[in-house]
Amino acid sequence: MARRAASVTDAQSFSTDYSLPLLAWYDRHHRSLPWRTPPDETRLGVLPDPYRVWLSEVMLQQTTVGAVKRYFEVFTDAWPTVEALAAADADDVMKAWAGLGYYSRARNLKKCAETVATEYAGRFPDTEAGLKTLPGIGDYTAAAIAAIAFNQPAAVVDGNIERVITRLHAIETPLPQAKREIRALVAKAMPHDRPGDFAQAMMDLGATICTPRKPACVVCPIVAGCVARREGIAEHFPVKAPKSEKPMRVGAAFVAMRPDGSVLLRKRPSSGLLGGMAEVPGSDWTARQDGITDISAAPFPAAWHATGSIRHVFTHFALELCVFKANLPDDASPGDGWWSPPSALPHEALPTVMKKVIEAAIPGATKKRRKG
DNA sequence: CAAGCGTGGAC
DNA sequence: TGTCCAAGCTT
Repeated sequence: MARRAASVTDAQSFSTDYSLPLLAWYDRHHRSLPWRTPPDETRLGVLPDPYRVWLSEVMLQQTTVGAVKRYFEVFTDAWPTVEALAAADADDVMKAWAGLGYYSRARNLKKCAETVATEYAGRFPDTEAGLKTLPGIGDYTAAAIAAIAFNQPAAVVDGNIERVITRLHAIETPLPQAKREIRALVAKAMPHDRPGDFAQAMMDLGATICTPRKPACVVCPIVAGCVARREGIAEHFPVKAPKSEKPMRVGAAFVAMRPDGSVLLRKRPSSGLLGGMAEVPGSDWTARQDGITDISAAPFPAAWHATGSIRHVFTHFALELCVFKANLPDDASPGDGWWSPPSALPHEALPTVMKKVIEAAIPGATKKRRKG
C-alpha cells in the first residue's frame, strides 16, 4: 500500500521524519504476539479484536510480555468475548488474575466488561475520549486501543516510547514532567495512515533495540535522527526523578489446618492493597519497631507453633511475616472465612505473598498439579 | 501531583 | 544480596 508523501513534506527537522524507516523495520522485525494482527494484514485493513487488544493492554500495564502470555491464554479460553467476561463470577476473575499483580486491574477489568456489555451493546468505544471513561483505561490504554483496534490517529505514549523519544531528542527534563512534551513529539511524528502499527513499532523498538541498558544503536532503524546517540549518551535517557526508599514492615500470619488438609482463608477488603484477594488470618503489617510478630495476633486460641518466616517486596515497602501453624479439629468453625480443601487451594485468589506464607507452613500446598 | 498499588526476571 | 524495572491507573 503506497504511503502518501505527507511525512516527508511535513518534516521540519530530521528527527520528526523517522516513521517511514521505523514502519519498514516493523514490517520485517515485528514481534508475533497472540493479541496482535501482523502488519501485512493491518495494511489491508484487517484490525485485531478490540476485546483482545483491551485485555492484553490492561494485562501489560507495568507487566512483562512473558508474564502476560500465559494469563492471556487462560482468560481468552475461559472468556472469549467481553460479554462472557461480563457474565463471569467476579471471584473467578480474581482467581484467574492471581499472581499477575496490581489487583485493582482485575476489579476494573470486570467492571469495564460489564459496562461495555450492558451500556455499549458489547462494543468498545472507538475513540480515545470514549475509552477513557471506562474503568482501568487511562491515557496510555485509551490511545493504544484507539490506534491499534480502531486505526485512530491517537498519540500512544508508554514507558518504551518515553525512552525512545527522550533519546531521539535528548530531552533532559525528568519524567514525569517531560510527558507533555513527549506526547506532542509523538503526535507530530505519527503517520496517519498506520497509527496502530506506528505505536506498536515504537514499542517493539523500545523493547528490543532501544532498551534501558546497552541499547543496540548499531542496528536501530532510526539511529540517523537520534541526538542522544550522536552525542554518545543514549543510556543517559530517560532522566527520572529519584525514588524514595522502601520501608520495612513486619507482621504475623496464621495457617490453620484441619485433618483433611483444608486451610482457613478469608477475603481481604475489596479496596487497597491486595484488594478482594484471599489471605490467611494475620496481624496488621506495621513499620513500627514494636510490630506484632507473635501469637498475640492469632485469630483464635490454638496450639500455634512458629513454622518459619517469609519475605516479600511490594512496590512501596518490604514485608517480613512470621508464620505460625496449628492443627484444628474437623469441626472447627471457620468464623468469617472458609476452609479451602487441598484440591481447591491452588486455584484460590491467593496473591504471591500469601502463597509464600502457606508454602512455609505446608510445602506444596499451593502448587498446581501438572496434568498428565 | 505524589503516593499507593505486585510480581518476577535481568544483571 | 540488591537494584532496576515492564505496554500505568486511581485518588
